[in-house]
Amino acid sequence: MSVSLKRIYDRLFAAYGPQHWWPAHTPFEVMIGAVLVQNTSWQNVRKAIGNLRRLDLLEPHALYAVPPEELEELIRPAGYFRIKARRLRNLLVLLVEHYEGSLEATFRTPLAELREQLLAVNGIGPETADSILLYAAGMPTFVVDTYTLRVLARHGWIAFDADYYQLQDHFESRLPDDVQLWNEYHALLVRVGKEHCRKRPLCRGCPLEELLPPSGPMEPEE
DNA sequence: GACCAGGCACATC
DNA sequence: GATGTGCATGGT
Repeated sequence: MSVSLKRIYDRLFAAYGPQHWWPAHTPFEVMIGAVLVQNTSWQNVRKAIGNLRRLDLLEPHALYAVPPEELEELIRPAGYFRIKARRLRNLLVLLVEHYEGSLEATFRTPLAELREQLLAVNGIGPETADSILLYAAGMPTFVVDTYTLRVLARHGWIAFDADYYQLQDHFESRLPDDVQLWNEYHALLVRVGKEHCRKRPLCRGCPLEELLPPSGPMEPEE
């Protein structure tokens, strides 16, 4: 419990180095990817984004003009393709009808206000909104995901039933307000989560193994 | 064939 | 307010 977040970060960074997040060419691509990756592996999302890129659709007005069924087919490899087509559409309505398709204008909006607008879009929840704010807009907000909870809870650093905002505050209140640090920290947590902290913990060789409680990884309930 | 993946909205109690 | 369920493809 007394392990500092900075020490955890340093171990992860020493083990893995920079993660170069978000894996995308442009801020718009980050936004699209943030929706497509919901409960889905990035590998599948890449195929879908590849389809959009091939047709030069990675731009707000162009994607806005694509008919619903066509969009569904293009993003099919990302899974949940019908619902995600609608979610993308909802996001595009905000961008095109409120900001005239200008991300520059969109990102001039103050953080708290833009966050509200994103959360008001049906299909965008806290993680998707924060991913867009941090990785597309470069705004200081800490992104929380399932790996964040798993990694911290398994080590006994936070309760398994902590909600999104408790986790977010846990980081934001204990770390310097540094966009680059928060960018890298979240990416590193995903990395260590993928390699060692899936539904079944694989703690052997994990950079955080020495920080585990003596009894081993914690489990939910009890 | 089961299990999992960088969530979210909605129904029901 | 808490808990359960649908959404779907593709890799291991």
